[in-house]
Amino acid sequence: MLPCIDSLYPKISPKLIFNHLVDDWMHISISRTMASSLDLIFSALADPTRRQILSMLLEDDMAVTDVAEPFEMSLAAISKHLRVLTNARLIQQERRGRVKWCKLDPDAMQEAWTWMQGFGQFDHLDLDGLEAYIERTLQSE
Amino acid sequence: MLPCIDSLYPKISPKLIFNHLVDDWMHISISRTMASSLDLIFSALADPTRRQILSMLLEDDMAVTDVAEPFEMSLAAISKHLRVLTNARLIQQERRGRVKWCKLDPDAMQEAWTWMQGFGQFDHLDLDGLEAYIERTLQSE
DNA sequence: ACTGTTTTTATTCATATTTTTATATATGCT
DNA sequence: AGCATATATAAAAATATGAATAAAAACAGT
Repeated sequence: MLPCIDSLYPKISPKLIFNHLVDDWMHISISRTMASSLDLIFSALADPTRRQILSMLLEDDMAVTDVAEPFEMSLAAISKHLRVLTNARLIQQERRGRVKWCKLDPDAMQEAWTWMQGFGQFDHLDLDGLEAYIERTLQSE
Repeated sequence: MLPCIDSLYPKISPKLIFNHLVDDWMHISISRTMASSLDLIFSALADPTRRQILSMLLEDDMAVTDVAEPFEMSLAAISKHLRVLTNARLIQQERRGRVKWCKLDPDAMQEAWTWMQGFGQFDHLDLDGLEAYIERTLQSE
C-alpha cells in the first residue's frame, strides 16, 4: 500500500522522507478525525487568557472561581474559556459537590505537539522502524 | 519554576514588532491590538487549510499559485492564508521575478513547541509513543 | 507599449468569537 | 425551608474571521 519511497522521493534527505511519511499518514488517517481535533486544540491555545489558565493549572488543580480570581474579566467569561479548553480536551472538569475542579489533560497537548514534531528535527529517530510500522499499519486496513 | 506564563515570554524582537505594525498600519490601531507571538502562531495553526499548506511546504518550497492549486477555494483566499502564516512567522515569502516563493520558517513552530514542552514530559519523541498514537488514531475511525 | 501571468487588495457577506450583564441552576449549610 | 456559594446559560453588542468576486498592481516576454 505504501508507494515505493525511492521512486517517489528520488533525491530527498531522510528527514524529508520522514516528513513526507508523516504527511502521508496524516492525510490518510487524520484528515477527518484529527483535523477537527487539531482545530479545537490550536484555536483554544490561541487565546492568551486560556494559555494563562493552562499555566496556572500546571501548578495545581483549581476550582472555577479560583481560576477566575486573578483575571480582570467576569466569571462568566472565564467559565466559557474553560468550556473551550474542555472541548479541546486540554483540561478535564470534575464536579465534586458544588465545586467544579479543573485539571490539565495532557493528551490533547501531546497530540498537537506530535503534529508539530513533523516540522522539527528527527535525526535521532529510527526512520526504518517507523517506515516499517506505518507500512504494517496501512496494509492491515 | 513556572516557565509557561506569557509574561515570561517576551521573545518578540523590536524589529519584528515593527514589521507587523508596518504590515497592518492601515487596519490596526497600534496601542491595543498587539497580539503576542504565540497568539499569532497558534491562531495560524488553528485552520486546517493553513496546516495543509505547511505540510505541503515540508516537501518543497512553492509558488503561491502552486500552493493554491490543490485547494477548492480561490487564489485570493489562499493568498490571505499565506499572509496569516507569514505574519505568524511560520513561513517566509521571497519574491523572485513575478513569482513569490513560500518556504517554511521553523522558528515560530519551535517557539510554540517550546512553550508546549512545559506541559508534558514529551521532551523527545519516542517511537513507541508515536506508534501507539498512530494506532489509536487509526482505530478511532 | 501591449499582453498574459502572478499575486495582492477592496468590497461584501455570513458566521464565529469574546465579553458583559442579568438570570438561572445546583449544591451545601443552618 | 431559606440562604449563601459555585457555576452555567441567555441575550446582546463589538469585533474578528473566512470566503467569493472583482479590480488592481507588479512583472516578463514579445
